[in-house]
Amino acid sequence: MSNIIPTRYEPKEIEERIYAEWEEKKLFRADESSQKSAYSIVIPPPNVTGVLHMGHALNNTIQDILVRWKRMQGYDTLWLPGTDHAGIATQNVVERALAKEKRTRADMGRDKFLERVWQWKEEYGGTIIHQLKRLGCSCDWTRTRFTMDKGLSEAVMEVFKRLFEDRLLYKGDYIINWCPRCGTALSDEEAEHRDLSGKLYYIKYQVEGALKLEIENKDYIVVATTRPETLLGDVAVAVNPDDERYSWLEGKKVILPILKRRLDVIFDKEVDPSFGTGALKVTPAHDPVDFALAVKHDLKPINAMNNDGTINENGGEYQGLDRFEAREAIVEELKQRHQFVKMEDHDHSVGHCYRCHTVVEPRLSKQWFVRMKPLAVEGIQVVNEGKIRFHPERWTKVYLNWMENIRDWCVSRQIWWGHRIPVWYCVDCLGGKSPRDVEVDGPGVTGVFLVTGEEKTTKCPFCGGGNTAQDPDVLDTWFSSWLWPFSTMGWPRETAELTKFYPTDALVTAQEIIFFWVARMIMAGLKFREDIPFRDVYIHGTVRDSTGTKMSKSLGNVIDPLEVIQEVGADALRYSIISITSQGQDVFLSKDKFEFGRNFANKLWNASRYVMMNMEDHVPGKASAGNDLAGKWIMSAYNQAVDDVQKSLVAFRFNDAASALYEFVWHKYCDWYLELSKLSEDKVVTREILITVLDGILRLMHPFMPFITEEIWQKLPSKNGEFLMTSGWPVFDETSVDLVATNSMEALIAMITAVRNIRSFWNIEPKVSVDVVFKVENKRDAALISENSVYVEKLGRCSIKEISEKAARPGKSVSSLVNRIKVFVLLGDAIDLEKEGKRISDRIEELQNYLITLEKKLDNKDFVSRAPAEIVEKEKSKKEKFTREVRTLKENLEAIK
RNA sequence: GGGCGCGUAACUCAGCGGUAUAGAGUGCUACCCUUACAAGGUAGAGGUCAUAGGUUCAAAUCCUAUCGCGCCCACCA
Repeated sequence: MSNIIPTRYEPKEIEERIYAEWEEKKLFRADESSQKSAYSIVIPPPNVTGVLHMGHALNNTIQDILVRWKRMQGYDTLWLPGTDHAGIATQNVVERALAKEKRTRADMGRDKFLERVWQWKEEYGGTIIHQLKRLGCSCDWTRTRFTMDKGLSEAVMEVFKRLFEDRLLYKGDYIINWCPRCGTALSDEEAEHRDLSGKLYYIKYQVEGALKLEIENKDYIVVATTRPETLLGDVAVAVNPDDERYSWLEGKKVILPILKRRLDVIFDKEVDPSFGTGALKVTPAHDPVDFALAVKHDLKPINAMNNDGTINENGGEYQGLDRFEAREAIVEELKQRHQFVKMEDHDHSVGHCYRCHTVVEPRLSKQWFVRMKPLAVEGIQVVNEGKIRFHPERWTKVYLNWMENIRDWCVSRQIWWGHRIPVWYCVDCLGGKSPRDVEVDGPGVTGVFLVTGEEKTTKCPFCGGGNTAQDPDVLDTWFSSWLWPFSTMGWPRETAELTKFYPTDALVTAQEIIFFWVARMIMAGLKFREDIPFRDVYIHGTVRDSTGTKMSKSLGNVIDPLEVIQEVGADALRYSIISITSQGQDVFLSKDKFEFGRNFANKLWNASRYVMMNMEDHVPGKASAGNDLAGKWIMSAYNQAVDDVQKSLVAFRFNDAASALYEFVWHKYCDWYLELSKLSEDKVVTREILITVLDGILRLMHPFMPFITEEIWQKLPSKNGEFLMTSGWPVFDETSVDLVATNSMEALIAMITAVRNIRSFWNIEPKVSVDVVFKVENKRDAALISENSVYVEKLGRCSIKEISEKAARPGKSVSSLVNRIKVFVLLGDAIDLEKEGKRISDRIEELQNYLITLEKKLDNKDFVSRAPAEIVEKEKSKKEKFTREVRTLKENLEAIK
């Protein structure tokens, strides 16, 4: 008993209902104890504060396609979902909420504040999960993870401990990127460099004791800087030793303007004589190059800034001013002192906080770092050996380049929301030194110890005292994300999940995240689990708006996927976005693009409706086309589609798979087979084929459009409570590929098209039937036409008057050549001889021009001897074909004269 | 300063392991509410594949250069 499919396709109702059914039947659940082969993917955990944007929609559609495809193939699939705690972003969100209540985290205290963040997480942190469900994602929600979960936190602690013990983790003074607004250090990756048009300021520094006449009548040196306010932290002036302009400064001191500090002049090859004046002010606490110089020349850095970007006590009267206000004020004072030379336009790239977009300040600070070079070695190796593959391949180079030049990773953050660094300090052992200032490199530093895992004692292991305090900082969010592929499966315990599902199979992500996440996961997997975390990395493009700008909420150019789903359905959204995304190319989106998927879903819906209407009380059996030409043809084409889709998916060519399906379903199955089926005489065979192919189409399309296919499939005859989602994936059946049937059917289609074409050209009204005559060259062609005359007559709206090898051209007719078959269409008085003459001569000219190039090609000895035989054959048969057509056209031209 | 990607029909894009008179969707034109579908059907118009060289029997496809556009990385103060 088949169910009736409603006339109208209502995606919203269907999608919500179907998803609930899947959930209820627990179809997403992966079974770690089953014997089936595993296929697993971990979700790139979205930020808990996030809402679903188009980038997520694309990313998760791709993953869902992979997972559904593999699940249908019989794999035990695990798609593990979750979110990350997004330390800075989440803290910012909650702080903003507090600000509305006129409160700050400082006056709440750490514990209360964290309580509040957890509260926020419970309330709003699930948004994106719900949205992913609405998209149709078949994740195993019972395994949803969060980077601050107990299990994952234990993994973080374990990793911290191992790195610490292996001396891959240290605390030291280095220049880091500091966000004055968030009040924390950032990693290099978290500082987004943007080109700004800034200024280059030229400033005079007096040379101590220099006589004016010494050289060029000068007693000063001019330095150039983009950040004049940093002069408050200057400790030297550096010039290149080979720069003769400055050799007179040997042994001299210069006087820092405003503060009047005495500065050394140092000579170092690092200084580029061609930049600015060739003299560099050295500010080790605020610039990485200067810091390196200071280390080399044994200079003590002077920090001139507070955490919030204001000038500190080292800045004299500028103390308390914001860095940019200080810049203005200092320039003003320099002008008054006649120490300001000039200001030039200067474009340079400036780091911005990736969370709040404030200009970051390079700043000397004591932070925790991970030594990356030792970890990168193996990460490079596995990619070079092809154990991990990037798709498209070009990203391999990007990855390797970053890995080969990797720098230490600053992992401490001066915020509260995150995994607190499990390092404790014994105030007594440190003898009054502030824990903040302690340098640590591995175990053994008196007064510094780790508290991880179960042991809860915070007594100092060195002196046994209890006057201890924990490091106030938390770890970078990525310090938990980089463990995601195994921490989510229970590591460090050897769980059944890990055994079965690790390494995972594919990682699907965006290019922006290669350094942040992909590379680090590879290193973490190899270091802690001693195995790669995944085998294939598929990098998809960035979703941009129609002007090519990256979609972002602050720009207001977002297309909200939920809105699109509301309007056209998740299936349509999925199909559209997959179709327009080719192999990692950026996607330029506009709303009208989604009509594509919507129309296709609608087409599928209606085609299915037609098929079901014809099933009546049909009991499905085994489809066999027997001698039915159309049946053999569509079965052959269907199997071709199975093959195409499979091959495309294997190659991560999702858009190719989508367009192969589109072409087959719409232009073969719907446009032709359904029309042919209406005329079929053997209803039993036809029904069988209709339903069999529809069943296959639904299976092939399920990963792309899960909802509509599931809905229709369940209404197919004999699907008693089964789910398409967990049924089988079509297998390419080579024996169904029938070239003879394909050629014959294509010839018939061409004949019908030819008749339609002529009708249209001569403005024959659709209602009027025309008479046609076929002149064939052999009995097989004659049989093909006569056996399928219904198709030709009905679809071409014509009546066949004659099929013969000797048919003569009827009077007042026009003709067309299809393969070797000549089709005459009798037009009677509709024909305009002059118009027809012109039509024919135009065509003759066109063909003759082409024939000339063809002949040239075939006359070319090199071509004939060097090109593959089949190509030459192809060209020859083309020549024959067109020569024949020209001959026919010429006869026609004669005939109408 | 390096690295990468893109310039194909009016628009948005496929095609780029060399061998179609270069494809799709949208838009456009004409006709059609033909009992699955007007979110549709039939037929059609529309392209010197950015430019210039080169390799080849053969180039949108490979190489080189140029011009546009976009992205990523980098300590030019």
